[in-house]
Amino acid sequence: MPKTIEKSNKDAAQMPQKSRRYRGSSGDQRRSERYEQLLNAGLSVIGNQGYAAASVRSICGEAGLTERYFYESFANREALLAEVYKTQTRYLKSRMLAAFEASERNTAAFSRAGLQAFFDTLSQNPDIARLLLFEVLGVSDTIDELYYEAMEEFAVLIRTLTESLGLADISDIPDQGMVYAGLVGAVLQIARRWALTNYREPVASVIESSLFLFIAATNYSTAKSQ
Amino acid sequence: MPKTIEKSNKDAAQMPQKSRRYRGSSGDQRRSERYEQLLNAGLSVIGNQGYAAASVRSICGEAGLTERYFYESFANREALLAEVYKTQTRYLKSRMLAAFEASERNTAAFSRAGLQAFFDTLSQNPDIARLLLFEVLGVSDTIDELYYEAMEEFAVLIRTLTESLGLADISDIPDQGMVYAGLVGAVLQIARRWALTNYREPVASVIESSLFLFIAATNYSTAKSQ
DNA sequence: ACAATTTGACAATAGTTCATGTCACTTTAC
DNA sequence: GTAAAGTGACATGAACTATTGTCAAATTGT
Repeated sequence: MPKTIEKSNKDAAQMPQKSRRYRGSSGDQRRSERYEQLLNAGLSVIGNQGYAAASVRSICGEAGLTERYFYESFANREALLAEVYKTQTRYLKSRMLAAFEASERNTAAFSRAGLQAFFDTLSQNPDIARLLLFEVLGVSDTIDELYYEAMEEFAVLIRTLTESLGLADISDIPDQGMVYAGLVGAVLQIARRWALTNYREPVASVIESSLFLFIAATNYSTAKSQ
Repeated sequence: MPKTIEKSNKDAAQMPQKSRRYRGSSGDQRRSERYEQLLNAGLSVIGNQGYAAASVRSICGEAGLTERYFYESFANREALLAEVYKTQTRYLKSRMLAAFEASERNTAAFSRAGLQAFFDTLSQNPDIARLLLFEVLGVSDTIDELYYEAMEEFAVLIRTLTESLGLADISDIPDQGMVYAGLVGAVLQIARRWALTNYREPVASVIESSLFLFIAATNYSTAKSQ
């Protein structure tokens, strides 16, 4: 009997075929490398030409991969957008957390450090800025939900840090989550304005303007409650 | 000589052909009616299914018009979006201005009236909300610029009203336009959060949260400068 | 060396959209 | 009543896109 039939004796058709090493790396390694390449290419295309222009073909072209490999990693464009978005919000958050940890433990320095990390990340990576600030909105319900969750996470982050620093709780306001969401929105809008004017203003200026709103909101509530 | 040749004697081919009355209205009337229908249909489709789904065909279907008439009024989808956006920001602004004029002349009532008009308009017209808050971002450079200009107009509106009410100028902040842009962004973000949770929270709650940030920012600066 | 796996370039199909064109039918002017 | 203007349903063609498929070349295990 030929070998091929011996294989079929093992129900090879449905077996998870063990992958072969290729160009030095295993099948899993190669697959995850392609995944990374697609993620990077996705960020690049979306961040430079917009999500509308991010076709499967253009992304694969940017990644240097064949279109077939796209569907190995993602069900469709939207799934890629979702992953790219999650990756970049995670990255942004990690940079901000690192800045917090490296900062002096006083209120102004602390807030400033976080804002500095935020605005630095955006101005150093305009593609990330375009993705996070513009391209993600209005794509689909799924992506809207992702956006909503990310905003909430940032709002909660701000809130817990603020409160852990002994700043005021603003318990006289009916929905405190709304207020923190508003502060996040203020910073985002300042970032959008900054991006739309090609980052002309110095970073210190956008930081101070954002900081002003933060301090004003927290100080006002303490002043009132005292 | 037949009449047709007499007409060509007048260079009829390039002349602006005088339109005939049809179904009771003149050519100009009919054309501007179709323009209105397309604007309304555009808002409806974009506001209910998103700009991505707003094809020329679907808009004309919604308007009850043939696709040819689309190009009579607009060069392309994007031109329609631009006009719809301008129309709705104009409408929103007019409602807010009317609310300001009808309000009592004290600070809290004044601000509250404007915010009330803003949030009422959005919750009463979810299609407008979706257009203004989500669909307009990241479409193209032209539309981005429109968005940027609209935000600036609202920021300037807030600023002039605030200052005319004798509230603080915040001249110690390097870029005051940024701060007002941030306040607009805060309100917008609160509106987005509200829309994304299907307007569950009472309108009074979102108004109070927004108002808090306004008052905090203006009061803090006065407190500091005094 | 040789068969199986992996890869990349590209074809193929089916679907969509824009923008323009065709044509029969209605309404109007005279 | 007749010719022209206006209208609406639909056709057309070019361009794109997503997704699957083909096939030869490169690479590997044995």
